[in-house]
Amino acid sequence: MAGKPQSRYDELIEILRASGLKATRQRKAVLLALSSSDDHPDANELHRRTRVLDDDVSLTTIYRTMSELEKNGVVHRLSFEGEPARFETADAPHHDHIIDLDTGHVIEFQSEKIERLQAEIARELGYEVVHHRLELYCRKR
Amino acid sequence: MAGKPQSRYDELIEILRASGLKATRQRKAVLLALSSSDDHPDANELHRRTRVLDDDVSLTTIYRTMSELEKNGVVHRLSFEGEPARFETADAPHHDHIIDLDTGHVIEFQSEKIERLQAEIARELGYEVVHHRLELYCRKR
DNA sequence: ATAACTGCAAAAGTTTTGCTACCAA
DNA sequence: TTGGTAGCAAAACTTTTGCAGTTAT
Repeated sequence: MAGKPQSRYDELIEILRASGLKATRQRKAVLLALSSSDDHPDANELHRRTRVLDDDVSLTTIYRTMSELEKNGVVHRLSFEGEPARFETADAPHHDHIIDLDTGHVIEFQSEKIERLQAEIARELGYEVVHHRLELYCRKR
Repeated sequence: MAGKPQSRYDELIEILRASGLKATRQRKAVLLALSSSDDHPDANELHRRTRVLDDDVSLTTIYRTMSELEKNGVVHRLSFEGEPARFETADAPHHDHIIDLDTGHVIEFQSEKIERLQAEIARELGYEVVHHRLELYCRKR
């Protein structure tokens, strides 16, 4: 019987297993690299970071792992304007993004009020919101 | 002296001139095709529609024309999740989008309340909103 | 006349896929 | 043992670019 995960590493293995995936060396590395990131790397950047941990992981595996984990709700795929897709782990509570137009930095924020308004608007049009994207492209004041 | 535009066609020519672009046969066709669309075609679809009006317009010209007109605020480039970019004329008042997950249809809506909340949130974080994207991925209730 | 423009072909960039070998369970 | 998985190379797809010839003004 599997007890509580003993370490970060065991945790990753559990996440993979729970998603119905084999806990391969490569996937553990990718997932560790992503979950250690506090920003939103694209596939290439994630590949670079993963290689620091394990230098034998291909870009293909990055894409395939992200797709699998996205299917299982473990990661989110973000797609900002004109950029390649970026990824984040889904463990953080839901939030939206402010993109600083001058620096490219991404800031997370959360607004219960906006969420409620969105649901309300959708409902009026006969819809229910499955998920949403809100991005504010901003400049410092 | 150029008077008021006499027709839809003259209008298009004026728009192009006002953007500092030559009113070529191809651009007139692209712009006519786009402004006749009440949905949001991607480059390929716009190419198809343009060819109905003038069969000698290349995809390259579609892209180049969209980029030029976007620069001049005449068209907006929309980028939904995992799709190629779509385009719309900028003449309609600002609105956001509901994407029907089952049909792929895009519905436009507008909410002054949400706009205000966005500005407020950005301001609290020291930013001002230059533009934003709000997309609700929905299902019929 | 001439600077802007077009189409073509090729390139660039991201993401996916077919295949053979390999490995976790 | 064996079905899932990895890497590679190639393909698919969207978008951009260099270039040589054409056109709007």
